[in-house]
Amino acid sequence: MASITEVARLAGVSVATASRVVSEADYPVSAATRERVLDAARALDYVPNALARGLLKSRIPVVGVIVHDITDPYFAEVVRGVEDAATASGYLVITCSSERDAERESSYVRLLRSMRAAAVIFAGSGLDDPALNEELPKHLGAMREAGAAVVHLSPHAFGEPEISVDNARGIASMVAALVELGHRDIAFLAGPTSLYVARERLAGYRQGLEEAGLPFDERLVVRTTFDHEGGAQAVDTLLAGERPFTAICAANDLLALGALQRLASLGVDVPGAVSVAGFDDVRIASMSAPSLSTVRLPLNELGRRGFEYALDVLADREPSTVHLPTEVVLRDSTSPPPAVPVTGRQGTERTVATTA
Amino acid sequence: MASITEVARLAGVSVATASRVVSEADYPVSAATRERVLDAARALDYVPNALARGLLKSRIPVVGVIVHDITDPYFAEVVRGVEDAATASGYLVITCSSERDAERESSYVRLLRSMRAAAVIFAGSGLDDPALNEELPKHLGAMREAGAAVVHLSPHAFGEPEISVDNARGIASMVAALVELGHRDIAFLAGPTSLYVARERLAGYRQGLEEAGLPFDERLVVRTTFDHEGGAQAVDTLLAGERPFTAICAANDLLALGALQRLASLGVDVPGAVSVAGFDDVRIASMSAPSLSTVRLPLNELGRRGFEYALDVLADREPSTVHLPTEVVLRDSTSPPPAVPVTGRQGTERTVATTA
DNA sequence: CTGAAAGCGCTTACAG
DNA sequence: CTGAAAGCGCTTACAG
Repeated sequence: MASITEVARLAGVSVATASRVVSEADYPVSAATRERVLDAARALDYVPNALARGLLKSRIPVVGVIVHDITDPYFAEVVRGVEDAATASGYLVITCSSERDAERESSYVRLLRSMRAAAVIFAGSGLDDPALNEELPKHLGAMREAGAAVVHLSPHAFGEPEISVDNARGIASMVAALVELGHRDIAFLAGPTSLYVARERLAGYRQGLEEAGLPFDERLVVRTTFDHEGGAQAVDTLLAGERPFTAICAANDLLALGALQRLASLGVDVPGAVSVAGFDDVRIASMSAPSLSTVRLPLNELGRRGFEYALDVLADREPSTVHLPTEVVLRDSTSPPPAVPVTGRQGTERTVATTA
Repeated sequence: MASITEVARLAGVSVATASRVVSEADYPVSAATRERVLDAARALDYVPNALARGLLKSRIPVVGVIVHDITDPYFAEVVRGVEDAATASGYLVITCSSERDAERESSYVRLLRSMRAAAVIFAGSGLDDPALNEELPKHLGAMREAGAAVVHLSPHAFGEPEISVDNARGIASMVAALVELGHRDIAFLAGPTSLYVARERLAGYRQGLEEAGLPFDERLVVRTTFDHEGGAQAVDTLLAGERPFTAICAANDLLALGALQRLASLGVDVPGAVSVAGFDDVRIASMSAPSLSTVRLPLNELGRRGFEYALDVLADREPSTVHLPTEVVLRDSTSPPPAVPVTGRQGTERTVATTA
């Protein structure tokens, strides 16, 4: 590939001049000279070496996004938001899937650091034990010191996220909406409570119950993973228990969708016998049958704002932390409760099926 | 951030020696010296500058994956496969979402080129008019010449993809499976036929019909987008038409899922009144109610193999093109056809609802 | 086994 | 308006 030296030679100017033209520097160059350089660059199919430029500036226009799992639609949509904003500013996005492994997360950040990435954005929340990893804060500290931006889009161990969503308030609103429909026995699929974000949502559930004057019953809470399978298993757990319930509120949409499917295969009518609600409003939430009632998080905007925050840091502007609103979206998976609630033990799968 | 110069100074050795130790070069260094350098590196929290190294090697351990849309689960799973393989080899993955825009795709490739990325992997298929863009082949040519790898995972204008899946055969197998169940009137949701991959799948549909001795009827083919919404609209189109059908075969899962939902909301029983089949077997295909019959593509493996192919090119090994198998997966959305097929015009929505 | 020096491709004071 | 030169942080022949 042609270098600036070759462009300069072909144009008959110094590399300094050639550089000033091709890098669109704000520096006077005569029109005739400029033309000759541009012609030479075109003729040689010149594309500047981003590494050389980055070495000089000790920064490269790349932003890394750390996600838990890229196939989780939550993260896919956040990444999409980051990409939308980043592309518009000429930045490239590196997506790093940590698989919720602290070791892996840390080694990604190290790689990003070694590459002098301009920013690293953590899309997912942290695990509850930050002591797990001593390397990560070291890398982040070094990056910050070098002027790179570090942004968190979800709760973590080091204080408030720069761009946040009120998880607790969101869940509490959904609980309120279910209570409004007439539900009193609301089960909660909590997700992995080792994750900060899951804990906030669990807190929101308690808060919602409290605000409605309803008692908290540990038997109605099922700790799960954050995926579809976890939701299906939680339904089994709830049905095997003795505590009746008329609604299931899940800590994310994937759990709710899993619950929906298991309920359907058991012949339990949704929302006739049980109402189901999710959280996040990922794209597929509106694609299920029945479509899923959920709490909408502005995921795309979350990503977009995260990048804009990073841009502020990079430009030495004073960035302001942002708090994004949530919104309850009622679709077809929720309705008033039935006269007789789905029960547990004495009314196991068979009975339930009859109920439907 | 500390540079190799500082590490060398602290260790009391030359930068050459320091470099040999920290870069794990295969070069003799006395154990004592090595120890001192390592200690110094640790003390200074030294992380090598990937840009400087990349400038020297004129290559950086980054592989770019060009997708049509990162929130499409098809691409998310392919990217995941690339990441799995790349991470294991110390490469970072840059995901670039072209939004099916040739301009945007080209500018991403230019960026990757400017960054001296080691490889670019095209996950999606090309648009049918390659002349649309003259820049892209130029960039790819330059990258290839510089020793970078270029890999295609889907059909495009420039010959056979390096890693491929038999789209036509896959669809034909699904048609065969539906015929086997007793269907004779099989509609096809074709996707955007400006995409090579969609055309291959349409060809597979024709081929499947031919092999079963069934006539091709243009009225049963609906050209659509490649998303959920397109599937829902296609159902409307088919029901508004006069041609009866007992099964819908879709060119991808998202279309089939959209069809499923629209059918459910119209009260049409699936699979009782209409069978529905998808293509790809993305994760959510098994999550719908009823779960979706589909053709499984090894998406993760597709990505993984794509990266391995790139690695072969980079290591100057002779890479071999790979052809991945497809597999029909019958779940709950397909069954033998009803005695009386769902019809079109004279049996519009109302009639259909009664049928269910 | 160790080190001095050149050079990867660029940008930017500095001098004219 | 133009150019010569230094330097970003590394690796690697080359010499010892």
